[in-house]
Amino acid sequence: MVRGSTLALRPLERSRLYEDLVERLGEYVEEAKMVAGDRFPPERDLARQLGVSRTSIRQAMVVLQAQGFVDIRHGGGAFLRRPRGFGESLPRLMERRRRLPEVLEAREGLEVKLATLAAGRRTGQQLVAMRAALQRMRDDIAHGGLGIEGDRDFHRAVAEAAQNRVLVHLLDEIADAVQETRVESLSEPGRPLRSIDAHQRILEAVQASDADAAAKAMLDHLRQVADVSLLRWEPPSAGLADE
Amino acid sequence: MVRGSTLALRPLERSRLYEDLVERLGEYVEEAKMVAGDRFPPERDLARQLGVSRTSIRQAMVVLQAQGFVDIRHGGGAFLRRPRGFGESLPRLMERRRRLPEVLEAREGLEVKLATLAAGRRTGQQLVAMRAALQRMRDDIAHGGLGIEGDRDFHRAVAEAAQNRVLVHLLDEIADAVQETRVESLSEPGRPLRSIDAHQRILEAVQASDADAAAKAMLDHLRQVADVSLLRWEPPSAGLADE
DNA sequence: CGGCGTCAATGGTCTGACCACTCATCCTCT
DNA sequence: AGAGGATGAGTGGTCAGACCATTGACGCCG
Repeated sequence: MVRGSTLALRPLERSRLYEDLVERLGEYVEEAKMVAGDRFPPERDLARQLGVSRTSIRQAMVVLQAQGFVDIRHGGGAFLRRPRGFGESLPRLMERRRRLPEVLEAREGLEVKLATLAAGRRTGQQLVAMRAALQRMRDDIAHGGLGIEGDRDFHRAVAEAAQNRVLVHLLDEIADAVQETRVESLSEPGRPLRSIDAHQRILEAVQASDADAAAKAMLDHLRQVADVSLLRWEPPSAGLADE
Repeated sequence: MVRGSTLALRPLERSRLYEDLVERLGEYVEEAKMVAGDRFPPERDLARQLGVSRTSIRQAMVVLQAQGFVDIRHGGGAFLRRPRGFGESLPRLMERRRRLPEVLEAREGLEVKLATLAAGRRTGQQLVAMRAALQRMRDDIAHGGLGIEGDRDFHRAVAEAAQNRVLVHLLDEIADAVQETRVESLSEPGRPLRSIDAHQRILEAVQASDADAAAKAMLDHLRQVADVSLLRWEPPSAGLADE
């Protein structure tokens, strides 16, 4: 049940070939000093030089295309779109726990805005969803649980109420890391009760269509969450070497 | 040179097969009422039933894996991770211009936070970068340009100064749409000059390490940008049917 | 009954082929 | 000579089939 306890004995994931190739292509971009608009060598050449099949090259390229880093034109070639952060997918970026403080900050940026918008746009139905999530949290905690699901649903409901799919999408992208912080925070003694109050204040502000109050309530809540997890994981020295 | 002027005669891009397959798989997830954790049919079955090669199925799966929607285990199968927004990549979500108001709101959430953080963390070198970008903007405008590159570089410099790669990554994901709003805004008569002032205020606040002032300056600036583009593109009726 | 080997199922990669599209080149007709 | 079209090499898109690597359940054997 306890998952991360034996950190050294975790199942050691073998990387897929196309992931390595994405990395290699990133190195190539740097070495060749490619800039936006430059063309990559043909797939056949890359395959030969890297000693892999064209199939694998194509998988890597397709992923890079989906991530918006390259632009592939049938019959034309593959072109670089964004040299910055080439091949650095967000899940990959966040797989190290020391990124969690950054995740908390990103969450503040996104969710405070979402709360502000929600206060101005929420429908009655969305208020019902928020109340239901909060109640679910209360029930779970009353029965000795941590209220994790209710907490997640509540924030989800606020996001829905903001009626901005771009923001929701961005929040979804860091959802996994956010979930980690959620669990960590609610595992703190006495924290679930206080969390209920914080959510209650957010709900009231959104219900009252008070955008500023909603933003403040959300910010206070997230600071409370960060208070624990942040200080535990990150020595406050920022800006050091990264890779 | 003028790119988007003949909207009807744009080069009509044929969709790639794997993109269609991603969509089909999304439909399958709904029809089969799959929930997180459910397993997909084997690649060979999917290929046969959809009448395509396994290669193409794999490309679709690899993309979905990179986007975090599925979890593929060698020898085990492919499992659903997030049913919500399945296969809905951000570029695809934003390719319709009516999403631009949402992009502006997302930009506010991200960049206001970035400005706040930048005020607290910026190094001398990053201040230099901000000043250089602003100067580049001034020079370009003095010579009759719109200062687009300088504007972009300035916001980039602020983001760098915030020293939060997660936030920067999220901002990068909407970079293309942001660029559209930038061009549109700076094309407004008299706007470049006012934009310089707005950037100047942001720079001063960040330089003074005044987080609140930086946030306010950035928000004012973005509101100014939105003032034009927002009202032009979006009839203010939100929450209507989408697809 | 429990541990362990076996093997079918399933994803991972490779090969070679052919199709579709692009673009520069050259040829033809005016 | 110039405009237009035909041609062909280059390059991405897809396919079929094969084989390897890993998983997980089943059943054998102690």
